[in-house]
Amino acid sequence: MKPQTPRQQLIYDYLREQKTAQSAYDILDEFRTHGFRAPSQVYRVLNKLLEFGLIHKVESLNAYIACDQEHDAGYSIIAICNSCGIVKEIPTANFIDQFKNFDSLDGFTTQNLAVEVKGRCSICN
Amino acid sequence: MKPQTPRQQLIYDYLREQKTAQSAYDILDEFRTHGFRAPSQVYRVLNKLLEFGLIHKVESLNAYIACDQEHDAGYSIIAICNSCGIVKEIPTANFIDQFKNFDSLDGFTTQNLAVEVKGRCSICN
DNA sequence: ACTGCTAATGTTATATTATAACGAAACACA
DNA sequence: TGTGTTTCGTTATAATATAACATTAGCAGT
Repeated sequence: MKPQTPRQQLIYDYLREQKTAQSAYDILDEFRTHGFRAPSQVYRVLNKLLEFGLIHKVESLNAYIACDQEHDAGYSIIAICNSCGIVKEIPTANFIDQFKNFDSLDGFTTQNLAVEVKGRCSICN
Repeated sequence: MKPQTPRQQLIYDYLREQKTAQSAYDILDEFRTHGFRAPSQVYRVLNKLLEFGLIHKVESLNAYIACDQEHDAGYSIIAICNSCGIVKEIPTANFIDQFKNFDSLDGFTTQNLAVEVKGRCSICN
């Protein structure tokens, strides 16, 4: 699914350019000059993009990044550098499949998986 | 590390009894009768318990659970039932080791790992 | 016991993130 | 054109979290 409106395109393109995750209010400030005046306008767009699987929410940062990888909406593995803040999505289609069959889940049916790794990126190391 | 003060003990014991994750404000309401009057009092205790590795923050719920398992602070794999809200920690010491050596991490040094799985638990299934 | 230090606690205020509610505008189409 | 539906703008407010600073408690050294 692609962005469906100019505003979705605008925010999606913006997130794709960023190296770090952006909060809804960061985005609001960035686009005040483009007719965004209230948080709900931003959240509406973000929620659509999340639904389409075009972006991810980084839960531990309350911030958003563009999705890098091909996979189902709602599945993500994200590495966050504690030093420079860079956020990178990790390509792991097979990891997810593996996880779904994980023994210890013990009858639990996975609908959604978020893995957030924090540490130091290869540059900051 | 064990709880170090009566209040840490109080909140830790409380979280251990719960089947679902509790927000800081849930805890505040629960313990208003025990001298907790402001959010910062709760957050101070929660942050200590997090530091000790006695509890986890469920990032996708902004809520907290007692830690079930033996492992380093800051590592958790948590399954959340979308239907009944039950939260369960999954025992996976070896999973974490495995993850640290994960190829695709590509030079990234893991300091902290949070896996949050959502779906349906074995009872709700 | 008194002094001075440190750590823990209380309190107020405020920052940050997110949603509710509702009317107006835009659009789809019979 | 009239009618229903969805989107959008706007205001208000809820929910989560931290800052800042005063106060108190505990304790080491004298």
